[in-house]
Amino acid sequence: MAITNATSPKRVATGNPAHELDAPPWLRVESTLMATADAIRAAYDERLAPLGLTLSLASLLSYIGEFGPINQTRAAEHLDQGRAVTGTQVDRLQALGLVERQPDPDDRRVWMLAITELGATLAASIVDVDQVLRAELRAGISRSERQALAGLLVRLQKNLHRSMSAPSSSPQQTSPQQTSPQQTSPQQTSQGATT
Amino acid sequence: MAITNATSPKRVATGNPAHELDAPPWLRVESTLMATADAIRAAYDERLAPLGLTLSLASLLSYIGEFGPINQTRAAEHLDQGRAVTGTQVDRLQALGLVERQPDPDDRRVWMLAITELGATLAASIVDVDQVLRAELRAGISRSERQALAGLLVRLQKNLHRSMSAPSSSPQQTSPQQTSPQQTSPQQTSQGATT
DNA sequence: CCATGATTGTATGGAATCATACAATCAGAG
DNA sequence: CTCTGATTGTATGATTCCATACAATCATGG
Repeated sequence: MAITNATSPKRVATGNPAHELDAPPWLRVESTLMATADAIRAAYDERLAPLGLTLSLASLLSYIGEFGPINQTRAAEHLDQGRAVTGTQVDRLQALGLVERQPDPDDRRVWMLAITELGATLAASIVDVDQVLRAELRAGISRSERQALAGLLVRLQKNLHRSMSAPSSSPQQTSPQQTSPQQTSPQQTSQGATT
Repeated sequence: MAITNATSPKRVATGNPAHELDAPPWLRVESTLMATADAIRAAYDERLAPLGLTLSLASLLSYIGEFGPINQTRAAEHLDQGRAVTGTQVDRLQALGLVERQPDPDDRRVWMLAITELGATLAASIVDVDQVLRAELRAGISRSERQALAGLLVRLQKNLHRSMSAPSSSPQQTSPQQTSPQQTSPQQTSQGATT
């Protein structure tokens, strides 16, 4: 577990420095956050296993199902992954008969990804799994609390984004995000996919 | 990560829609959480790179440095990793001259891991990096907010823990805990990341 | 029409981690 | 002491992902 993170109960034991309690050598909230994220991912993977999917695959499938046929690059961007991995995942979904690769009449380089009927059925199951798990997850946590949590997370991300180095030459500097509140951000509709 | 959520950080490069930073909080908290965790890890890896370390290695090194000589199994448990991976990481730290493997006079199977002087020096740098990054991360976020965040995360983990580890046949649990529903939950998977 | 640059999907190698299997060793029961 | 069962560290294979390189293809300027 975390080095000294709060979450980990048993410290004390090996009798050691006291600055331990409030000055965990390492991360604190940050490590708890990462640990929680890992746990969530694991939980999703566990629940989705019966469907023969992992969180990644389920996410991709759901995305394809929700937003009509799209090309791999866009799907990759949306899932925040590389195109290569996405291509591999599509291979698998295709092998399972869950999605189809349709040629794009306007661009011979691209494959338009479309969900199949079987895929749609499975996607529905995914939504179920997602709702159930999310409900369990949120037990005892009010909506306002969740919103506060999300707000904090977003602020954390902004701070992070600000201190990360620019990825490449890309002219766009850390995106001056003042992005006004109302964005068009497509996706995120209701969906239920996995979180 | 999440199926349809937005929030994904590290987009940047290929200049594309900025729907990321303004991450609508009313979205899936879960995915925002996972995205944030990924971003944090990436930020640490980036800052630690100049030291020739990754967050995992830095965490292990710091742990060894803080808690006297310990064996690999205990270190692995603490970092919530497998013994195998930990062994490999120790190999690397040892190759870099940051830690030593000392034989345990009482048990010929184990190696006691101890930090070297060089390792201690580096560990100090790690602490610096950590403090700087954490400060940036927390900019604009009050202590009470962080505490609230941590509290929520812990509750999330508890909920997760409650619904995880099902009836899987293999009874092998990590250590003797008799899974009493009670709290006490020993090392719940917490942690993950490192540190 | 042709040349240069960008984009799409894929192949490849590398990194990190897990789960499993294993030899060496320890701990206890008899 | 001896046998059986744990435990430690390591080896191995499988997964998943990234980053890079590449061929095919588009887009644009002359």
